[in-house]
Amino acid sequence: MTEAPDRVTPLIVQSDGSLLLDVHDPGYEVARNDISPFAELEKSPEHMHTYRMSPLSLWNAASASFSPEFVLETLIRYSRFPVPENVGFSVRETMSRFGRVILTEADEPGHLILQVADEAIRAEISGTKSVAKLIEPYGDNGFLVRLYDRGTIKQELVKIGWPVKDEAPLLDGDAFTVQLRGTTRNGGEFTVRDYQSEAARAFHGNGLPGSGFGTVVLPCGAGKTIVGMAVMEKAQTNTLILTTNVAAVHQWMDELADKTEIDPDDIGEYTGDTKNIKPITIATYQILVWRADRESDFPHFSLFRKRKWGLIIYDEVHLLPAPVFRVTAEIQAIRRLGLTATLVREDGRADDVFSLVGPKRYDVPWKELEKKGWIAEAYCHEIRVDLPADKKIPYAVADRREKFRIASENPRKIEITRQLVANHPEDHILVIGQYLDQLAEIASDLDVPIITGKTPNAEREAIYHDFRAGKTRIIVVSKVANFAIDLPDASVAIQVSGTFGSRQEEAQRLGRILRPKKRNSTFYSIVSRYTTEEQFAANRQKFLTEQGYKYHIELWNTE
DNA sequence: TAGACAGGAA
DNA sequence: TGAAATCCTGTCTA
Repeated sequence: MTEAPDRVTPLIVQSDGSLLLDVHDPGYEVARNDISPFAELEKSPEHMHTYRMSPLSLWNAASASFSPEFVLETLIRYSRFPVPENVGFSVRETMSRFGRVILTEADEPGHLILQVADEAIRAEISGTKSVAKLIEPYGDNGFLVRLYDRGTIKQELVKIGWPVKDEAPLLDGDAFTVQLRGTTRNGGEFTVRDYQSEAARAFHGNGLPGSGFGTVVLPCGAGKTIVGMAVMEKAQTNTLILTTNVAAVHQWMDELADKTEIDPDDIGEYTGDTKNIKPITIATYQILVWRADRESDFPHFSLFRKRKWGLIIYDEVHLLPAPVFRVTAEIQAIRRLGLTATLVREDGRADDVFSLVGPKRYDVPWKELEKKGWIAEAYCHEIRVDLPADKKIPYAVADRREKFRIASENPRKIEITRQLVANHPEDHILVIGQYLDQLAEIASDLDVPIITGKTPNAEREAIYHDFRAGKTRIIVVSKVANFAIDLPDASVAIQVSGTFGSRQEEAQRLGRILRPKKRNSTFYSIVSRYTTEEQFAANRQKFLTEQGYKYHIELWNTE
């Protein structure tokens, strides 16, 4: 068999639907970009990454109008070996399931029609208890569904492998004028980038049935807020924006005041501090899910009905709390936009995001963002270091949680931090860690300021100010780094201890630090060799790869 | 009436 | 698997 000499074959397609991608192959990056619309990353150790084509990832692709032929051609193009026959079959079979069950408008008031042309599928649906109780036979090829059950039926049907294409009409909220400015309020330049307006267009889909709800996936630092504003400009309606914390609420408010013509008086904050409901209202998830005790209901859910919202924006939709899904199921007639850097949820409720917020409408290949300089190019190094001799016995006899702590607080990490800092004499550096004792020790070793959750705001501000002004070049920060939106830019981050925690946590942390900027960023993570700490390193590697970062593992000897 | 602080939640 | 952070409400103080 002869092949064109420039053909790259970084991919191995296996019959179980997993895809192995060879990181060292010259075709790695293009292949990664091309498979990402329909496959999600599962594991990313140093040489060979595993992606998986799941039903959900294929349905997301199908709903974004990718055909099974496109998927298979992409696999064949990069595949080192012939693509197993059954993979072709199952990709076609899975993707063809999307669009076989359609929700449309009904003449009956208060109802919708579930159209199912295929008799076998109809039988399967009416034979499933959880679904059957929500529907009544209607006409020759459909069922009647109560408007109220619009969300629930979609959730239940996706569980049995029939993702619903929702073409029922959406309600218009009360009109409200939203207009983007060409400049920022203080005269700076501001334009919506190509991919941001494309994302907004993909979301609205020219107003055709089946559009006007869904999720936009963009990497950290790519300007998701602007996408939200571009969507608002097209929707021209009362908008409710939900975010993860108060700082994000304020950031949205500032951005809206800065980059749109909206009167700041029409922008309301709905948090523990302030409860204003305005045409544009921004709230936290936490206030929504607050309740006096486990038995009572959620008093702030009424926010959803306080106005005739025409658009709801779910910021960081991968963190949307479970109870909010419940309300979202009840308000399926409202336009809604999910914004996120990753659709993967640690609690496995990704299918609820698909059913209730909507499928993925848009994502951008990192390569393009990187090429155009919209996101920083970052180099990640994982440094593995042995435990010192006197810690090896205590480590061996410790129980699991003590083991993790001993590994995390490996004193050799201090020496390494000192060396890394010395290697970057020009950079602004953040040292990030998990344990306050360890951080305090490092801060005093380097003789630099430290910020923890207990640091009062005024003091934080002062430290930030010195850092921005260049008076301080290094700051040690605790987990506040995950939440502090106002954390200044740095070009080097050194992580001395991490959590068992989720990729999302990592996302917050890294995303805040590796913001787009002129020079490249470097991220170091120091891990104790041969310890349980290496396990969480695997999780982080997956995240880094998901975010399009390259990383490199090295062993350091400090003796 | 604003703030500081304690306590529960997830 | 655990530690540390946030957010929200309610209460107390000046």
